[in-house]
Amino acid sequence: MPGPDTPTPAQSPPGGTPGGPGAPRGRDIYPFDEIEPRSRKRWADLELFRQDLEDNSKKFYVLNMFPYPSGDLHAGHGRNYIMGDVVARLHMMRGHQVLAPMGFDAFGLPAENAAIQNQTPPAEWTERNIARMRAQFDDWGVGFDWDRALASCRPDYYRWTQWLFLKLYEKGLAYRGSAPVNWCPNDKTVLANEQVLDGACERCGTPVILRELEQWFFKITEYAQQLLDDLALLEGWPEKVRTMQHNWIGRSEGAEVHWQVEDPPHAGPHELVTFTTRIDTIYGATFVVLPPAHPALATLVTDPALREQIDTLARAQAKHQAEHSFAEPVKEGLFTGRYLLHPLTGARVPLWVANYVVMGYGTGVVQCVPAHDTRDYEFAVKYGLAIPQVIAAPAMRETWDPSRGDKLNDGEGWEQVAGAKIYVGDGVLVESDKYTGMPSVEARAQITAELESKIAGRFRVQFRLRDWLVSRQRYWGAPIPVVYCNKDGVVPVPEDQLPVLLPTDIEFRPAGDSPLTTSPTFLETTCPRCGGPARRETDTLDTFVDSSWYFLRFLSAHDSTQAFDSEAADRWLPVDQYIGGVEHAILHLLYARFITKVLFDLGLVHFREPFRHLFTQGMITKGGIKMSKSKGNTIAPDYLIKRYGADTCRVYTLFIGPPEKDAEWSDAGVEGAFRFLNRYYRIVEPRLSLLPASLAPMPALGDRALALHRATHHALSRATIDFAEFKFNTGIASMMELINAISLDAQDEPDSFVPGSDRAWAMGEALRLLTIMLAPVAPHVCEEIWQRSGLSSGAGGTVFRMG
RNA sequence: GCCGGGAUGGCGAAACUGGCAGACGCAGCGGACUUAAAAUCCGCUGGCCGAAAGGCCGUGCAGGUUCGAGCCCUGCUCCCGGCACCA
Repeated sequence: MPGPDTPTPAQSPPGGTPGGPGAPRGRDIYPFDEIEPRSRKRWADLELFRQDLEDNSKKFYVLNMFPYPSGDLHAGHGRNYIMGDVVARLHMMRGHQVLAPMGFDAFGLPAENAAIQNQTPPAEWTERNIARMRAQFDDWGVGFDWDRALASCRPDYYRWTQWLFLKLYEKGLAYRGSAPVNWCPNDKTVLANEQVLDGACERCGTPVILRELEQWFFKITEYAQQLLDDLALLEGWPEKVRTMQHNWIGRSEGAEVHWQVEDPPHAGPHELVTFTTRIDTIYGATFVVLPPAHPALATLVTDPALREQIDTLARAQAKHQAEHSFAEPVKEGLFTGRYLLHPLTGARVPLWVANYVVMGYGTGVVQCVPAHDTRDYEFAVKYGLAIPQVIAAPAMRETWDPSRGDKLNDGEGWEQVAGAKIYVGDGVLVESDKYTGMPSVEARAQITAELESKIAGRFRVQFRLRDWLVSRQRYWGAPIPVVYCNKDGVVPVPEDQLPVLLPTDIEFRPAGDSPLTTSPTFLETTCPRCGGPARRETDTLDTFVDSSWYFLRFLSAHDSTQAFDSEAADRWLPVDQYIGGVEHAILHLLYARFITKVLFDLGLVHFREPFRHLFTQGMITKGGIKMSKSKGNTIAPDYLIKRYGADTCRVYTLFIGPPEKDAEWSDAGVEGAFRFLNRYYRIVEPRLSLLPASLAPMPALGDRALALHRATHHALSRATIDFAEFKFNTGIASMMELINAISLDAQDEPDSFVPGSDRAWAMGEALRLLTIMLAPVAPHVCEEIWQRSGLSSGAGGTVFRMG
């Protein structure tokens, strides 16, 4: 039993300063370099993170978004994984069956670029990085069930990604279509709209150009309504992410309107269909516009000179959209020479081509009401088109409301445009035949009904969401399992012939077509249907397809007979806690939700949403910008761990600020965390025997002992609540408060801590409970204390399974 | 432009959602220990006035509600994120 309190010098380990040459100089610091390997070995021996999936009665599936194996983890990554590890360990301590797997999102461009640069096969480069990153996770003390590790680039994984493609194809959810696509001239690849940031390639920053290609799409739009509706089920998601998805899906209600073409061309369309959310303004529609690239123009416009002008406009619009410059382009248009007939008034309405209409939303044809739409107004003014008012704004509020200051609230629904003020809000209809005097809301319903009865229109729901373009003209991805046969056309590769393996006889060049087209062994094949000669699809799948289902594969990581076991999936999913960066708030999460719903409809899973709770952590910045390899502002964990130990890195990373907010890295802050752990160790280490002693029944407590007892339980309850709510920063703060209280108490004279005394009991309790609450954050040192104090005799022999 | 979030000491931030503003940490200052320094331990640390006791002011700005407002309401300013000619 250690002497109660002779001022004990901090324990310097025998044999010199820990931490090696980089360690802080001349300090008495706790021997983390001896403790940490010891604790890690213990957990490895105990297989602390192994999960055999047998008992799901108290299952807890915690998942970190799997990383791209770029080569090195840095301190910025740590936030995600350390948080996940804390959550996993917390639930273990509560007696839950924790499933904490990890994998690698291993297809993608960097491996291919590295291959071009170093002439190393992408697989080799990738596997090397995976090995290195796995070791780094270990160094952080971040535990996973590595037995279930997967990498999306391995055939035993992408075989099932290909299987997933076939399932979608069978259901008619994967289709081939021609589309103008974003083309990055640098990476020589097609980019999804989502991968274009401000007109430039997300990855390399090169301005993208448009190109027409045959592409594979997933019909996510078929699930738009479900994806929107089920956001309501996601109570465990940040409001911000739900809002972003809501806006991305972008539902609006309106009407489509059929306009007869006056004197239609023989081969051309006899009517054009517009979509509008403001059918109440239809009496003010004085022209209709088409984008210059609209296919109907081919037959509607026959004059070669005009056609040429339209094509020029189309090219300019395409260029502008591709470059996506911030300035809105000047509105430009051309009269097609044709007229449409207004479905309600029969009036002749001119048909124009305009560069402010986008293909791909609604019908691509827009009826224009210049009096009540800023864009139409601008266009009408420029080209001298009529601007009749058909909506009367509600009377301005003229009451002088003192609580609103001295301003009149007259701005609602009014917009400033081209030097004029126009009303774009709802109001009362004027100059609208029998609807005159009717409020907008009612008029919308009635006019839609009339159009429906005349078969000249109908109610329509429109989404902003577009189908998911999954083709990539790259090598390092899952080959799309399809062949093209001269006789049978598009033929899916039968399931029992999967995987379609990536060939290795590939030449990696910085430019040119998809590398797969350069491999004759790959390209030439036989048709699975007729046995005749056929050609393989050379496109590979978007890596977002790989990551749209990986959370299922962890359950069946070694199963070579199926993608995942449905029964196990139903028992262990949804993921209870998903953790990752907010940059995936839209795409990855939307795609994973979509695929889950498809699998639900296929009867392969019986839950509708894959992730019950989601936490999106802020990034760690250095010098105000995101820590990243390319910016050269990373903090290497290896260095920090060597100097301060993994526990200090963990405490600091969690204490740095509210986890959902960005935080600036500070070396001084790391020192603070280190000081805290040193303090803990310095106080607890000489008093180890007090910890088990405090398991004895509570004696009558004097004032001092009672105060410490209360402080202990105050801290425990705060830390428990805060950790459950992901408020790790304040949870750690409460532990720091407790160590301050303990420290003051511990300075008292030796007599105060005679064994069996109330002070000794309270001190033992404080140190024991602090060790428990600190354990998920600083697991190594707490495990050490737990072992050395003899508390480990319980069920699991570790602080994380206290029995 | 539309949608969402935010603004609190020298700095990162707390404030259990209407009840002592600034917990905890960093930085700084003072003291103990030391030949000295480092480390450690103790104390101080929003601003102004005051020797002190104490007083006054203070949560982006202007108002309001309330016994009481960082928190609720109205109107602004600025910052961050998402979407963006979506009809």
